[in-house]
Order: sequence, then C-alpha cells, then structure tokens
Amino acid sequence: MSSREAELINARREKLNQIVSMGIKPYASVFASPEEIEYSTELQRAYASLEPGVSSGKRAKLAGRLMAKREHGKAAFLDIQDSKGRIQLIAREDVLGEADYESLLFFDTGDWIGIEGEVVRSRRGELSILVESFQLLCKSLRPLPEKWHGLKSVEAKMRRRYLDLLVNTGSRKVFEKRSAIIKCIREFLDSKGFLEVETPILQPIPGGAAAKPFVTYHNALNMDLYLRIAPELYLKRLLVAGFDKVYELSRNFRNEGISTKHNPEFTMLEVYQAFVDYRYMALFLEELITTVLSEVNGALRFEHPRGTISFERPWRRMTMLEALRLYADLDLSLEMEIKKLKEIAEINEIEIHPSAGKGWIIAEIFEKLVEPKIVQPTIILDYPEEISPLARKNPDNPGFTERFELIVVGQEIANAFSELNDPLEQRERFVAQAEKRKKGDELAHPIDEDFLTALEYGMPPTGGLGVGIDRLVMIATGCTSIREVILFPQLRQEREDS
RNA sequence: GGGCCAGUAGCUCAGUUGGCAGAGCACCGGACUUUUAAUCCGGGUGUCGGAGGUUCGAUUCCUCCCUGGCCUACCA
Repeated sequence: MSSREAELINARREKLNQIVSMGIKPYASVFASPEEIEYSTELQRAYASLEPGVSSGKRAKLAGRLMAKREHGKAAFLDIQDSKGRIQLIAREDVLGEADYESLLFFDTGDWIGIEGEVVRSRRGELSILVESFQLLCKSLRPLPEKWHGLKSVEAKMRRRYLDLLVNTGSRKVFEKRSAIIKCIREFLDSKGFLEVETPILQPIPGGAAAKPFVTYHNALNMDLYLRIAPELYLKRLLVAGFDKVYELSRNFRNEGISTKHNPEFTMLEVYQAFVDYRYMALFLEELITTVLSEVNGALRFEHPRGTISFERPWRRMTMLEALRLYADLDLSLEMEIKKLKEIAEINEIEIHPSAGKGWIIAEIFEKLVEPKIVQPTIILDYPEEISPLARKNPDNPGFTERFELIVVGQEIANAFSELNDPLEQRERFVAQAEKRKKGDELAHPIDEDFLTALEYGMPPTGGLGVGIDRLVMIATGCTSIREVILFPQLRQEREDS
C-alpha cells in the first residue's frame, strides 16, 4: 500500500477514534424499521410539485451513503445515495445545534448515515431533507473514487465491482436490467405452466454440450466429479419422468479460454417441452425474447454499437447451407468430397480437426465465415448430425438434424432442437462420438449409460431450447463484453509483487 | 497460446527527446447560512506495475516477469 493511501485511511481511522470518543457508535445496528425508511427517488416523485423555497411539513427518514459535502459555514449541503438514487440533505447549525452540526460535518463521504428531517425544496429548486436528527450507521475507512469521472479503469471496475456499482450509475443499470430480464423470463415460463427445476451441477459424466469440463473430486465417494457443461441430460430424464414442461435457469461451467464472449461460468436457460419440435421452439423463442425485450427495453428495436437491431417478428430463418450461400457465396453440401470441403476451409484459413467429417467442416466454415456477418436476429436451421449428437435427424434433410441456433450480432444466443428420443439411435450416436474421442477429439460427447437407460423407458417427443442469458443481456444493454454483464467475471489473481 | 497496446497520487489523467515527478477531484487547515463538479485562501501526500541491465544518473532506454485491454487462436 502506498503511503498516500495509508495516509487517507489513517486519517479516517483517526476520525473513527474521535467519533468513538465523542460517544457516537460508528457501526450502529438498527436505525429505523424498514417501513419507516423512505427512498430518495420516491420522495422526489411524491414532492415533484413542491415549489422552490417551500417546506412541505412532511418529515421523512432516509438511510444512505454520504456522497458529497458542500459546506457554507453555518449551513451545508450533503448528498446521500440510497439504493434508488440520490437526494440532497440540508444541514443548518440553527436547526441542529452547534455540536450536532459539527459532528454531522465531521463525517466523511462514503460513510453510511440515517437521517430524519423535513422534506423541503431549496431556493435553487433541489428537493432536500432539512436534517433534524441523524445517526452514523457505518464509518467508511477508504476514500471513494472520484466524484466526477467515477471509476473508469476496466480492471478496477471488475476487481472491485462494488465500487463500480457504487459510483457508476451505468453499471448499476446494466445489472438491474439483467435482473429484470431474468425475472421476466421466469414470469413468462411460469405463466405458461413450466416447472422450474434444479439438477446436479456436480456430474459424474459431463454431457449435453461439446466443451471441456472442470474436474473436481469428492473425498467420501472417492470419485471425480465434473462441473456441468450443460444440464440437458438431466432435464431430459425429467421428461422421461413425465414432466411435460420444465426449465432450469442456472450456471454452467466450461474450462475454456476467456474472451469478450466467454466466461468460464455463465448463465444458461434450458427449456424442454413435450410433444413439440424445433419449429415450435423457434416460435416459442421468438415469443420469449420479444416478451422479455419489450418488457425491459420498452421496444423491440433498439440501438446497439453494431447498429439498430430489430427483434420484430418474424425473425429471418434460413438453413445453414442457405446462409453459406447467402453470406459466403459457398454452395456446400454433404454430397461433396471431403477433400473439396477441406480445401475450401484451407483457402479461408479455417483449421480443421483431423477427426472432422463433412458435417463438422461445414459447420466450422459457417461459424467462421457467416456467423460474424449476421447482425439482425436470424434463426439458422438444420445443423449437421455430426455435431449434434443429441438432436433428432431431419427426415427432409439427410445428414442434418432438426436443430437451430439464434444468431444476433455475430453471436450464438440460443440453441434448440427436436430432442432425439430413440434410445437405440442415441446409443449409436454416442458410440460414433466415442470413436471421435479415441481419435483425439476431446470435446466429443461421452457415453452416458444411465441417460440411455432412461431413454429406454421412453421420453416423449420433446423440443429443447437453450438460451445464453449473459449474451442476451449483452444485446439488451448494448454491452460488447460479457464481463460487463457478469458482476464478478473471472480474473487472474493479483500478485503481491507485481 | 500468439500479436499489439497500456499500467504515473485514493480516483481521472498530464509529463519527462535520460537530470529534484504534476494537474483536477478527493483529502487536511482556514473563510463562508441555499449550494449541487459550490466558491475563495493555504497545504502535494508518489515503490512512476515488479525484478534485473545499460548509464555519472532510469519513471523515461533494453531484457524478463506480473496485471489488464483489444485482436487472434482455442471454445466443432
């Protein structure tokens, strides 16, 4: 710690000692009952018509953090911030008495205080509380970031998110919106009769997606467990169980690189509904997203760094092969020689895993050449079977599955398919994946015998849908990095000697 | 993992073509009874990310390292 920082902290500690010696408790417990405490913005709304220089006669109690002090000798203006916003306090020596006036001004910005006083509007028109009594609720020992510029350093914002949220209204808004989106999703699903469930995060076999898992170890069971990469296989077991509409909204973990689009833990919604297919799920997704966005953004059309995004229905739909023709001018098919596909990949500097078949290569080319170009919400239908071991085959499109992804601003936002419920075929698909695993494809799906057993009891035809919540929030808030929408994104540990 | 960029006071940032490190806010002291980025007077508080190297002298140049950002790769 630098001496300047130590000095600022020591000054506050010294104040703390003085406060104690004045007989003031620096960490009071209860200030008032929660029903009595009013919010800054609510008072501002309620007294919007109060004229400048007029007292309302109404007394109010508020609690918040002292954010600014403007002293004028025998009067002073203080701003406090509560969870809803800020409000000005007026402190006057003639109202408080000399001793109280002095001790109120002795407090620092950052301190939490509770106050009681009359709601007034100042001569300059600011709704204020004329403080009659006050109480220190918590002494702050560290200086706040700058009042005007706030906390800008990206690293500091993430490492000390509490400071970012405390001083940057914009950050607070992002997370309030995130919360509103999640709440709205729950309301939507609950209103449609879905059951919210919780399935294991610690899984013996990490399945349901193609990703590297985190491994951990259970001492008593003497076994490795994996942090789930997806809840999919457990949710499908619940369809076997007879629940016809379930969802889980929770964290997944993938042991991969960190980027503006990837955090090792991220939030995913997975929804399963019996007796529907992927085309139904596309309509369902449209309804879900448009309901949520119009609720939290007030519109389906909004500005984003990549341009105006319109979620007005219907969204564009095209197959992966159509998209390749449209965006990359490539006419690809599974009938082509694999050599030819590999050539096309190579020309476009796309690396192909040695175990990749035609479907994989096509999907890879699509991801690299097409996805980044898609800005408006677009449903890409029919993903290759090779990369979709859990999806039902598309009878009209051999080699492809009944699967779609929603792409917006170059990112996969949602992924859905008609779930494969034929246990024999599922076993074959798993075996094919196991072959790939042997060839060094670490991400190939492992065989989950217990899941196969469940399927053998019979899972009804089911539509499944996964939505990347972080990415949805990014789009709704215009954030270009996933770190901006995750409160505490994963960072390297700070080292003492650096 | 690779490339580029950045790290200077609590915060936001200047700056040194190698010669005592500087501004605003914050903070400390003083004045001030209606301000709201209050104002006025006075005060600069620093491991210039870390460790080496070159040099009479390094915050500046070089090497390595740490952390972060952007791009890229990985994430089918």
